[in-house]
Amino acid sequence: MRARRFSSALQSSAPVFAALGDPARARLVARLCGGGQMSITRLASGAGITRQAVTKHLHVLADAGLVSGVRRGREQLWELNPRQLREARRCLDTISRQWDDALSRLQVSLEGGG
Amino acid sequence: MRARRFSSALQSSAPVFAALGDPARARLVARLCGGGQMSITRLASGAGITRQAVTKHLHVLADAGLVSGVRRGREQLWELNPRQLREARRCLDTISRQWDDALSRLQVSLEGGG
DNA sequence: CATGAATGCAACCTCCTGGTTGCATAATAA
DNA sequence: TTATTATGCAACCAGGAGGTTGCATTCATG
Repeated sequence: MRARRFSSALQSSAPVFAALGDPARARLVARLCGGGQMSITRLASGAGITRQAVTKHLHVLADAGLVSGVRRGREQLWELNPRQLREARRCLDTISRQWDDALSRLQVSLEGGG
Repeated sequence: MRARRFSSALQSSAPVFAALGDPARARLVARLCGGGQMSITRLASGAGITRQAVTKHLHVLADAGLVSGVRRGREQLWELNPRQLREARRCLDTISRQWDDALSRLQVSLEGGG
């Protein structure tokens, strides 16, 4: 079954999607989009949730490979890691293209055989 | 703050990401990638979960705009709806490109000013 | 009409997630 | 050293997500 291929691609990117699926985490990613590094306290300011909650979200994002943190002095700076982002994008691309191909094949088969 | 723009893009695609984040739903999407329509019972066969659980997942996917179902006789056929998929892909694309732009700007600023 | 198949709906359960508070620890500043 | 800042860690809690079972309903079929 060909679906297995796409299934495995989706499965591997599932943590990334799950990570981006939470609004609070999506907001964190958006704030990190500027290209700079930000400390936890700074990320928590104006987030509407406590610093500890932000820390948890950052760990989820890190587990998905979306962000990485570096310690500098007494603060930990977090930055975006776009590799997994691109991987997920490619995954969605593959799926929608596969859908298009299947539809056009279906079209051809209808025109030719029916 | 410029991050607002990307935040809203991410927020609007968040349901799509959340929907794809669950392995069971990702598997359903993968099975629907073939371009055809499938009934609930057929989707449930070999899924490892009950038909009712599959139904719930399909509703989540439908709420995210990823699938749509049509009634035919006594069975309901579900098919993929790639529009939201493309939207989400474009969203990830925007983010990673924004990241690249920010990094290159940072590079230029470092070369020019320091 | 009687039967079986495909689905919908509701109640229920368990577990994980997102969030909090409280306290401990490491690093800068005075 | 002492005070302050930034963070880590653990316990705890409410709510929702994912799953199940049971039953009702609708459609096809004889």
